[in-house]
Amino acid sequence: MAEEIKESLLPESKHFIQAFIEEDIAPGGQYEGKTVHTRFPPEPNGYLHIGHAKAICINFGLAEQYNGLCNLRMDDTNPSKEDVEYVESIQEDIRWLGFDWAERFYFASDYFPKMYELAKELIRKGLAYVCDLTAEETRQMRGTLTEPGVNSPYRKRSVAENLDLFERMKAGEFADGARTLRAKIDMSSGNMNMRDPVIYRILRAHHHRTGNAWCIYPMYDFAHPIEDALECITHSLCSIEFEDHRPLYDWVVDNVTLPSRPRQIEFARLGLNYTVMSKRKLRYLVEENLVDGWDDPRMPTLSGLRRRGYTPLSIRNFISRVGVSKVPNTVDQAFLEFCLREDLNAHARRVMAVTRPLKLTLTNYPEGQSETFMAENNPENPADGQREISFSKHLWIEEEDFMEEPARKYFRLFPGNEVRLKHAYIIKCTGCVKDENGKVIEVLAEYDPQSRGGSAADGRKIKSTIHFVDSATAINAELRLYDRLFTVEDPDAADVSYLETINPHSLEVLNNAKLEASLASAKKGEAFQFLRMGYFTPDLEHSTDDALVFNRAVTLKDSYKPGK
RNA sequence: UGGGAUGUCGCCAAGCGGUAAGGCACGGGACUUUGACUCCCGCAUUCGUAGGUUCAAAUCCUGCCAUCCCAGCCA
Repeated sequence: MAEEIKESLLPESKHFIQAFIEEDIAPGGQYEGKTVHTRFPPEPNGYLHIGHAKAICINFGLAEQYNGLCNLRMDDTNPSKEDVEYVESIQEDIRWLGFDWAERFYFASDYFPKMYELAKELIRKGLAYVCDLTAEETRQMRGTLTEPGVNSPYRKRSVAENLDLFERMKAGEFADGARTLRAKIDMSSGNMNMRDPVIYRILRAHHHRTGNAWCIYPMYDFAHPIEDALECITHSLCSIEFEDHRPLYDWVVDNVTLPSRPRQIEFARLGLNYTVMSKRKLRYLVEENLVDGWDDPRMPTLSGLRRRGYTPLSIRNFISRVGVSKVPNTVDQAFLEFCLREDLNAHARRVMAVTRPLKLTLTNYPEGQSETFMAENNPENPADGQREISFSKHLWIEEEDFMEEPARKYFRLFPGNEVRLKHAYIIKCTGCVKDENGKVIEVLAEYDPQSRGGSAADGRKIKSTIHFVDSATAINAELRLYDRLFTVEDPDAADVSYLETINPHSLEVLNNAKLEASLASAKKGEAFQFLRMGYFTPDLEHSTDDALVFNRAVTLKDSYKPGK
């Protein structure tokens, strides 16, 4: 994958995972002479979000960096929460981000038969037993954080009985929840995960791949190390909350016959301020129809970010720059936005647009006349060529580009002031027309015929340049302006119920009337520049023909601050 | 005296015994046919804290403090 953007700015020092990997593949290391093999193992129970991008970039990125491989694996061991819709969206989003798992696409469910056999191996070794305790009893006997647990009365069952019972669990002889298979470890361990964890439960639910073939399903702690080992994963990279599962991970790997011995390494999850990353809460928004869907532009999902105009490169760069550590972190939205602007600035083709149109009439420009100008598509890259812009007496400009009574340090249009229409002419404002309510509905100006192209014949400096669109050729489009969806200080501190109380304006389209917005030379896939302040990037592919979606907060960087 | 982890600028983050990189944000200036971009300049005498070892510590040792994770038949 080519890193188009300033590679030199990317972190040059190695993070701790890289150090571990290099140690492992170095002479004398655990994986000396082996290929680094990682995996990204999402559970298909929701859409991927920006937080997953970190895990994706780390796993695929590290494999790539060390000439290794990275598998994509659906960790589908809990049929009650999973669905094919999610396995498809996950693949789409990872591809969009720019990563390729080639043919290495796996499902944990493919290993169910093998896992079942390995569970029996554990039983035969006297390391697992069938427990008849109810969920409630199990919890009570597990003890607390400060008190040890109590051994299950079923802990001493014979191997033969355990084998028989486990086989009958699989055969469907018992009701859901009636029995579990537990690993026999240590009920007094300080690590709760080691207090005879349940490794198989009885659960009658339709599995999106295996259908009703199974009524017992392995638990994460048992399944995951096996999945990794069967795929010969060398480095199982996961987030920090699994740190105290590592002893159990190792226990499984050590006590069951497996082809390899993966090493689990944990890193801190990505936190973004003002952003809800909890899958449960995102699902709530979708299910309660508070958003259009998982790909609503206000969602922090990859598909939402995509619709909002985020580019894969910007997200990859963001993840790369944020770094990898074990420190709990909350990264500024502004940093993500910066990464987008950086990419857009370098690669986006510019197009002019106005979102709140105000009529501009050039009183000294002949009625019926028109002309065209050539404009560079991207000042950062001449190779992007030029486009033609049309021009006539009647134009649209942005409402905020005119002030009858200019604020201090306002350089744009006001009576008596000169401004440049980008790529076209210098104009001088001569007045405005108001409606019966006193609202400005039209701005009047005279153009300087000597300034074709935008430069004054006498070389005088023009303080400001504004965008415009020719009303004769403008394309009308509905613009949907979204604000950020989550703007509470600490969204995760609040319960999901707070979502109903947030400002309705941030949930609704800010400008719900059909804006008479105009776009010139709009083409699919192009990024748009918005006024002079930044860019907006409607993702036409993902919107209806007449709807352009963008996020003002993300794509605009205000530089004119009234009163400043 | 449960177990595990983490504490370096507002936010990320280098640093691994030799005297605090970088990015974002922010402030100031230059430039500019996007008040964008770009470019300069500024922005931690200090590394949670208290001691100790050392010629020398953010880096080693000890104690303390703070925060996070773990008591799903979720992942």
